[in-house]
Amino acid sequence: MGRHSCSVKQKMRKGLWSPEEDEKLYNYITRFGVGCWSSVPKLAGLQRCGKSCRLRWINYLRPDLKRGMFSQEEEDLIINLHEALGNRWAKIAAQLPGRTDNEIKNLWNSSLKKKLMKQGIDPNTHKPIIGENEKECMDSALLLGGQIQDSRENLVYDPLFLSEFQAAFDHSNFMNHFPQNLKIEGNPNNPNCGLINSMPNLTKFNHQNITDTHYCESSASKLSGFMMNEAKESSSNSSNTTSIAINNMVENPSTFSWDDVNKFESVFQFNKANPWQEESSEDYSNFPLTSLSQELTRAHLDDFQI
DNA sequence: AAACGGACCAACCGCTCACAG
DNA sequence: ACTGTGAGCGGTTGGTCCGTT
Repeated sequence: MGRHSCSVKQKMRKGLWSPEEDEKLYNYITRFGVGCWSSVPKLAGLQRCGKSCRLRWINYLRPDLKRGMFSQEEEDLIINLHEALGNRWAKIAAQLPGRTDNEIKNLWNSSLKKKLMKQGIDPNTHKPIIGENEKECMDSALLLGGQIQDSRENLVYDPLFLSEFQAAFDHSNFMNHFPQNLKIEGNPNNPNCGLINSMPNLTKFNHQNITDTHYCESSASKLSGFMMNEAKESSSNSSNTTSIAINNMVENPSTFSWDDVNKFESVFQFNKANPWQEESSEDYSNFPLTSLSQELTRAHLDDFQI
Protein backbone atom coordinates (compact mmCIF):
# COMPACT_ATOMS: atom_id res chain seq x y z
CA MET A 1 0.00 0.00 0.00
CA GLY A 2 1.94 3.26 0.05
CA ARG A 3 5.27 1.74 0.92
CA HIS A 4 7.67 1.49 -1.99
CA SER A 5 9.55 -1.72 -2.55
CA CYS A 6 13.29 -1.63 -2.01
CA SER A 7 13.98 -1.95 -5.72
CA VAL A 8 12.02 1.22 -6.42
CA LYS A 9 13.81 3.41 -3.88
CA GLN A 10 17.11 2.96 -5.65
CA LYS A 11 18.03 1.60 -9.04
CA MET A 12 18.28 -2.05 -8.07
CA ARG A 13 18.49 -5.06 -10.28
CA LYS A 14 15.44 -7.29 -10.46
CA GLY A 15 14.66 -10.67 -11.93
CA LEU A 16 16.71 -13.80 -12.08
CA TRP A 17 20.06 -13.96 -10.38
CA SER A 18 23.16 -14.41 -12.50
CA PRO A 19 25.87 -16.91 -11.48
CA GLU A 20 28.18 -13.95 -10.75
CA GLU A 21 25.67 -12.44 -8.35
CA ASP A 22 25.17 -15.79 -6.68
CA GLU A 23 28.90 -16.15 -6.24
CA LYS A 24 29.27 -12.68 -4.72
CA LEU A 25 26.46 -13.26 -2.26
CA TYR A 26 27.61 -16.75 -1.38
CA ASN A 27 31.19 -15.64 -0.79
CA TYR A 28 30.10 -12.74 1.36
CA ILE A 29 27.71 -14.72 3.56
CA THR A 30 30.05 -17.67 4.03
CA ARG A 31 32.85 -15.27 4.97
CA PHE A 32 31.06 -12.75 7.15
CA GLY A 33 27.79 -14.44 8.00
CA VAL A 34 24.34 -12.94 7.95
CA GLY A 35 24.23 -9.67 9.81
CA CYS A 36 22.01 -6.88 8.66
CA TRP A 37 20.44 -7.83 5.36
CA SER A 38 19.97 -4.24 4.30
CA SER A 39 23.73 -3.71 4.33
CA VAL A 40 24.60 -7.03 2.64
CA PRO A 41 24.17 -5.90 -0.98
CA LYS A 42 26.43 -2.90 -0.50
CA LEU A 43 29.10 -4.88 1.30
CA ALA A 44 28.87 -7.77 -1.13
CA GLY A 45 29.00 -5.48 -4.16
CA LEU A 46 25.52 -6.30 -5.41
CA GLN A 47 22.92 -4.11 -7.09
CA ARG A 48 20.14 -5.85 -5.23
CA CYS A 49 18.04 -4.91 -2.26
CA GLY A 50 18.62 -6.67 1.06
CA LYS A 51 15.29 -8.36 0.85
CA SER A 52 16.16 -9.91 -2.48
CA CYS A 53 19.54 -11.07 -1.13
CA ARG A 54 17.92 -12.66 1.88
CA LEU A 55 15.43 -14.53 -0.28
CA ARG A 56 18.12 -15.73 -2.64
CA TRP A 57 20.20 -17.03 0.24
CA ILE A 58 17.32 -18.74 2.01
CA ASN A 59 15.72 -20.28 -1.05
CA TYR A 60 18.73 -21.15 -3.16
CA LEU A 61 22.23 -20.55 -1.85
CA ARG A 62 22.02 -21.89 1.70
CA PRO A 63 24.36 -24.87 1.89
CA ASP A 64 22.00 -26.98 4.02
CA LEU A 65 19.31 -27.03 1.36
CA LYS A 66 18.09 -30.39 0.20
CA ARG A 67 17.84 -30.56 -3.57
CA GLY A 68 15.68 -32.69 -5.77
CA MET A 69 12.25 -34.19 -5.68
CA PHE A 70 10.17 -34.49 -2.55
CA SER A 71 9.91 -38.01 -1.23
CA GLN A 72 6.56 -39.66 -0.54
CA GLU A 73 7.25 -39.33 3.19
CA GLU A 74 7.88 -35.62 2.81
CA GLU A 75 4.69 -35.15 0.81
CA ASP A 76 2.67 -37.06 3.38
CA LEU A 77 4.20 -34.99 6.15
CA ILE A 78 3.37 -31.76 4.34
CA ILE A 79 -0.24 -32.84 3.89
CA ASN A 80 -0.53 -33.75 7.55
CA LEU A 81 1.13 -30.54 8.67
CA HIS A 82 -1.06 -28.50 6.36
CA GLU A 83 -4.12 -30.07 7.89
CA ALA A 84 -2.90 -29.03 11.31
CA LEU A 85 -1.31 -25.67 10.50
CA GLY A 86 -3.01 -24.41 7.35
CA ASN A 87 -1.02 -22.18 4.98
CA ARG A 88 1.70 -21.47 7.53
CA TRP A 89 4.45 -22.44 5.13
CA ALA A 90 7.28 -21.28 7.31
CA LYS A 91 6.04 -23.44 10.19
CA ILE A 92 5.61 -26.41 7.88
CA ALA A 93 9.07 -25.87 6.40
CA ALA A 94 10.53 -25.86 9.90
CA GLN A 95 9.51 -29.53 10.19
CA LEU A 96 11.23 -30.47 6.94
CA PRO A 97 14.97 -29.96 7.19
CA GLY A 98 16.53 -28.64 3.99
CA ARG A 99 13.24 -27.52 2.49
CA THR A 100 12.12 -23.90 2.17
CA ASP A 101 8.70 -22.43 2.72
CA ASN A 102 8.67 -21.22 -0.87
CA GLU A 103 9.47 -24.69 -2.15
CA ILE A 104 6.74 -26.27 -0.05
CA LYS A 105 4.24 -23.60 -1.02
CA ASN A 106 4.98 -24.19 -4.70
CA LEU A 107 4.70 -27.94 -4.28
CA TRP A 108 1.39 -27.53 -2.53
CA ASN A 109 -0.08 -25.21 -5.13
CA SER A 110 1.18 -27.13 -8.13
CA SER A 111 0.89 -30.73 -7.07
CA LEU A 112 -0.40 -31.70 -3.64
CA LYS A 113 -3.58 -29.66 -3.88
CA LYS A 114 -4.54 -31.42 -7.09
CA LYS A 115 -3.63 -34.81 -5.69
CA LEU A 116 -5.98 -34.31 -2.76
CA MET A 117 -8.76 -33.08 -4.99
CA LYS A 118 -8.38 -36.15 -7.18
CA GLN A 119 -8.83 -38.24 -4.04
CA GLY A 120 -12.04 -36.38 -3.31
CA ILE A 121 -10.57 -34.40 -0.46
CA ASP A 122 -10.97 -30.67 -0.11
CA PRO A 123 -7.38 -29.33 0.15
CA ASN A 124 -8.53 -26.47 2.35
CA THR A 125 -10.49 -28.43 4.89
CA HIS A 126 -8.91 -31.87 4.35
CA LYS A 127 -12.41 -33.28 4.44
CA PRO A 128 -14.28 -35.19 1.73
CA ILE A 129 -15.61 -32.93 -0.98
CA ILE A 130 -19.38 -32.70 -1.15
CA GLY A 131 -20.29 -32.92 -4.82
CA GLU A 132 -23.22 -31.24 -6.51
CA ASN A 133 -25.56 -34.19 -6.03
CA GLU A 134 -24.58 -34.52 -2.41
CA LYS A 135 -25.06 -30.78 -1.97
CA GLU A 136 -28.53 -31.01 -3.44
CA CYS A 137 -29.35 -33.76 -1.02
CA MET A 138 -28.03 -31.71 1.88
CA ASP A 139 -29.95 -28.71 0.62
CA SER A 140 -33.06 -30.81 0.45
CA ALA A 141 -32.45 -31.82 4.03
CA LEU A 142 -32.11 -28.17 4.94
CA LEU A 143 -35.30 -27.25 3.15
CA LEU A 144 -37.11 -29.93 5.08
CA GLY A 145 -36.05 -28.37 8.33
CA GLY A 146 -32.65 -29.88 8.98
CA GLN A 147 -30.94 -26.62 9.70
CA ILE A 148 -30.34 -24.62 12.81
CA GLN A 149 -28.15 -21.73 13.77
CA ASP A 150 -25.10 -22.16 15.95
CA SER A 151 -23.97 -19.72 18.59
CA ARG A 152 -22.25 -17.59 15.95
CA GLU A 153 -25.48 -17.49 13.96
CA ASN A 154 -24.07 -19.60 11.16
CA LEU A 155 -26.46 -22.01 9.58
CA VAL A 156 -25.46 -25.57 10.37
CA TYR A 157 -27.02 -28.96 9.78
CA ASP A 158 -29.26 -30.28 12.47
CA PRO A 159 -27.66 -33.57 13.47
CA LEU A 160 -30.84 -35.02 14.84
CA PHE A 161 -32.61 -34.33 11.60
CA LEU A 162 -29.81 -35.64 9.46
CA SER A 163 -29.57 -38.75 11.57
CA GLU A 164 -33.09 -39.65 10.62
CA PHE A 165 -32.70 -38.33 7.13
CA GLN A 166 -29.90 -40.78 6.66
CA ALA A 167 -31.82 -43.55 8.33
CA ALA A 168 -34.79 -42.94 6.06
CA PHE A 169 -32.60 -43.49 3.05
CA ASP A 170 -30.99 -46.53 4.60
CA HIS A 171 -34.37 -48.07 5.26
CA SER A 172 -35.52 -47.47 1.72
CA ASN A 173 -32.52 -49.45 0.58
CA PHE A 174 -31.36 -46.32 -1.15
CA MET A 175 -27.63 -46.86 -0.95
CA ASN A 176 -27.82 -50.38 -2.30
CA HIS A 177 -29.15 -48.97 -5.53
CA PHE A 178 -27.04 -45.88 -5.63
CA PRO A 179 -24.92 -45.76 -8.78
CA GLN A 180 -21.25 -46.36 -8.18
CA ASN A 181 -20.19 -43.63 -10.57
CA LEU A 182 -21.63 -40.95 -8.33
CA LYS A 183 -19.29 -41.85 -5.55
CA ILE A 184 -16.12 -39.82 -5.32
CA GLU A 185 -13.46 -41.49 -7.40
CA GLY A 186 -9.97 -42.50 -6.46
CA ASN A 187 -10.28 -42.66 -2.74
CA PRO A 188 -10.94 -46.21 -1.69
CA ASN A 189 -9.57 -45.40 1.75
CA ASN A 190 -12.22 -42.86 2.38
CA PRO A 191 -15.41 -44.44 3.64
CA ASN A 192 -17.16 -41.09 3.64
CA CYS A 193 -17.58 -41.01 -0.12
CA GLY A 194 -20.97 -41.02 -1.71
CA LEU A 195 -24.23 -39.26 -1.11
CA ILE A 196 -25.50 -40.32 2.26
CA ASN A 197 -22.15 -41.31 3.59
CA SER A 198 -20.78 -37.86 2.81
CA MET A 199 -23.13 -36.33 5.28
CA PRO A 200 -21.64 -35.28 8.59
CA ASN A 201 -20.48 -38.10 10.77
CA LEU A 202 -23.11 -38.47 13.41
CA THR A 203 -21.49 -41.18 15.43
CA LYS A 204 -20.26 -38.68 17.98
CA PHE A 205 -23.67 -37.20 18.44
CA ASN A 206 -25.08 -38.19 21.78
CA HIS A 207 -28.68 -39.31 21.72
CA GLN A 208 -28.64 -40.62 25.27
CA ASN A 209 -30.61 -37.75 26.71
CA ILE A 210 -33.42 -38.05 24.22
CA THR A 211 -36.39 -40.11 25.29
CA ASP A 212 -38.17 -42.32 22.78
CA THR A 213 -41.10 -39.95 22.72
CA HIS A 214 -38.94 -36.97 22.08
CA TYR A 215 -37.03 -38.78 19.42
CA CYS A 216 -40.12 -39.92 17.60
CA GLU A 217 -41.71 -36.55 17.90
CA SER A 218 -38.66 -34.82 16.57
CA SER A 219 -38.83 -32.74 13.46
CA ALA A 220 -36.68 -35.27 11.72
CA SER A 221 -39.10 -38.15 12.16
CA LYS A 222 -41.96 -36.06 10.98
CA LEU A 223 -39.98 -34.85 8.06
CA SER A 224 -38.82 -38.27 7.02
CA GLY A 225 -42.43 -39.27 6.84
CA PHE A 226 -43.33 -36.07 5.15
CA MET A 227 -40.73 -36.70 2.51
CA MET A 228 -42.05 -40.13 1.63
CA ASN A 229 -45.68 -39.09 1.85
CA GLU A 230 -44.94 -36.20 -0.42
CA ALA A 231 -43.50 -38.55 -2.95
CA LYS A 232 -46.55 -40.76 -2.82
CA GLU A 233 -48.96 -37.87 -2.85
CA SER A 234 -47.18 -36.29 -5.71
CA SER A 235 -47.56 -39.46 -7.69
CA SER A 236 -51.21 -39.99 -6.89
CA ASN A 237 -52.11 -36.45 -7.84
CA SER A 238 -50.25 -36.47 -11.05
CA SER A 239 -50.09 -38.70 -14.03
CA ASN A 240 -46.68 -37.72 -15.24
CA THR A 241 -43.91 -40.24 -15.55
CA THR A 242 -41.82 -38.62 -12.81
CA SER A 243 -44.49 -39.25 -10.22
CA ILE A 244 -44.98 -42.77 -11.37
CA ALA A 245 -41.28 -43.37 -11.09
CA ILE A 246 -41.16 -41.91 -7.58
CA ASN A 247 -44.10 -43.99 -6.48
CA ASN A 248 -42.49 -47.01 -7.95
CA MET A 249 -39.29 -46.22 -6.10
CA VAL A 250 -40.99 -45.77 -2.75
CA GLU A 251 -43.16 -48.84 -3.10
CA ASN A 252 -40.57 -51.02 -4.67
CA PRO A 253 -37.05 -49.98 -3.75
CA SER A 254 -35.50 -53.03 -5.36
CA THR A 255 -36.29 -51.62 -8.80
CA PHE A 256 -34.80 -48.28 -7.93
CA SER A 257 -32.51 -46.87 -10.64
CA TRP A 258 -30.33 -43.84 -11.16
CA ASP A 259 -33.04 -42.34 -13.31
CA ASP A 260 -35.22 -42.51 -10.24
CA VAL A 261 -32.72 -40.50 -8.26
CA ASN A 262 -33.10 -37.58 -10.62
CA LYS A 263 -36.82 -37.84 -10.45
CA PHE A 264 -36.71 -38.13 -6.72
CA GLU A 265 -34.85 -34.85 -6.62
CA SER A 266 -37.76 -33.24 -8.40
CA VAL A 267 -39.74 -33.88 -5.23
CA PHE A 268 -37.31 -31.70 -3.39
CA GLN A 269 -37.64 -29.10 -6.09
CA PHE A 270 -41.34 -29.22 -5.46
CA ASN A 271 -40.75 -28.67 -1.77
CA LYS A 272 -38.67 -25.61 -2.48
CA ALA A 273 -41.83 -23.85 -3.51
CA ASN A 274 -43.40 -24.73 -0.18
CA PRO A 275 -43.95 -21.64 2.00
CA TRP A 276 -42.68 -23.70 4.91
CA GLN A 277 -39.21 -23.24 3.58
CA GLU A 278 -39.11 -19.58 4.44
CA GLU A 279 -40.53 -19.98 7.88
CA SER A 280 -38.35 -22.90 8.87
CA SER A 281 -35.19 -21.13 7.87
CA GLU A 282 -35.99 -17.94 9.70
CA ASP A 283 -38.15 -18.56 12.71
CA TYR A 284 -38.00 -21.81 14.64
CA SER A 285 -40.20 -20.65 17.46
CA ASN A 286 -43.31 -21.70 15.56
CA PHE A 287 -41.99 -25.20 15.22
CA PRO A 288 -41.66 -26.67 18.68
CA LEU A 289 -40.49 -30.01 17.38
CA THR A 290 -37.67 -28.41 15.46
CA SER A 291 -36.85 -26.28 18.44
CA LEU A 292 -36.48 -29.37 20.54
CA SER A 293 -33.86 -30.84 18.31
CA GLN A 294 -32.31 -27.43 17.96
CA GLU A 295 -31.94 -27.18 21.71
CA LEU A 296 -30.54 -30.66 21.98
CA THR A 297 -28.17 -29.91 19.18
CA ARG A 298 -26.88 -26.78 20.84
CA ALA A 299 -26.04 -28.84 23.88
CA HIS A 300 -23.89 -31.10 21.76
CA LEU A 301 -22.63 -28.67 19.21
CA ASP A 302 -19.08 -29.13 20.41
CA ASP A 303 -19.24 -32.79 19.55
CA PHE A 304 -20.60 -32.17 16.12
CA GLN A 305 -18.56 -30.51 13.46
CA ILE A 306 -19.11 -30.47 9.74
C1' DA B 1 7.94 -26.51 -37.32
C1' DA B 2 5.01 -23.33 -35.04
C1' DA B 3 1.52 -22.15 -31.80
C1' DC B 4 -0.65 -22.91 -27.70
C1' DG B 5 -1.58 -24.06 -22.95
C1' DG B 6 -0.55 -25.99 -18.58
C1' DA B 7 2.86 -27.00 -14.98
C1' DC B 8 6.44 -25.57 -12.41
C1' DC B 9 9.42 -22.51 -10.00
C1' DA B 10 12.00 -18.32 -8.76
C1' DA B 11 11.31 -13.95 -7.40
C1' DC B 12 8.59 -10.02 -6.17
C1' DC B 13 5.14 -7.48 -3.47
C1' DG B 14 2.63 -6.01 0.35
C1' DC B 15 1.60 -6.80 4.83
C1' DT B 16 2.49 -7.73 9.83
C1' DC B 17 5.35 -8.07 13.74
C1' DA B 18 9.18 -7.07 16.74
C1' DC B 19 12.23 -4.01 18.44
C1' DA B 20 15.14 -0.02 19.08
C1' DG B 21 15.31 4.83 19.67
C1' DA C 1 3.19 5.93 23.70
C1' DC C 2 4.77 6.71 19.25
C1' DT C 3 7.54 6.13 15.10
C1' DG C 4 10.82 4.17 11.93
C1' DT C 5 13.19 0.22 10.34
C1' DG C 6 14.37 -4.51 9.41
C1' DA C 7 12.96 -9.24 9.23
C1' DG C 8 9.80 -12.60 8.10
C1' DC C 9 5.69 -14.45 6.01
C1' DG C 10 2.17 -15.64 2.62
C1' DG C 11 0.02 -14.44 -1.76
C1' DT C 12 0.86 -13.46 -6.39
C1' DT C 13 3.25 -12.82 -10.68
C1' DG C 14 6.03 -13.70 -14.55
C1' DG C 15 9.34 -16.49 -17.01
C1' DT C 16 10.68 -21.00 -18.64
C1' DC C 17 9.98 -25.64 -19.86
C1' DC C 18 7.52 -29.25 -21.93
C1' DG C 19 3.81 -31.77 -23.93
C1' DT C 20 0.04 -31.49 -27.22
C1' DT C 21 -2.29 -29.98 -31.32
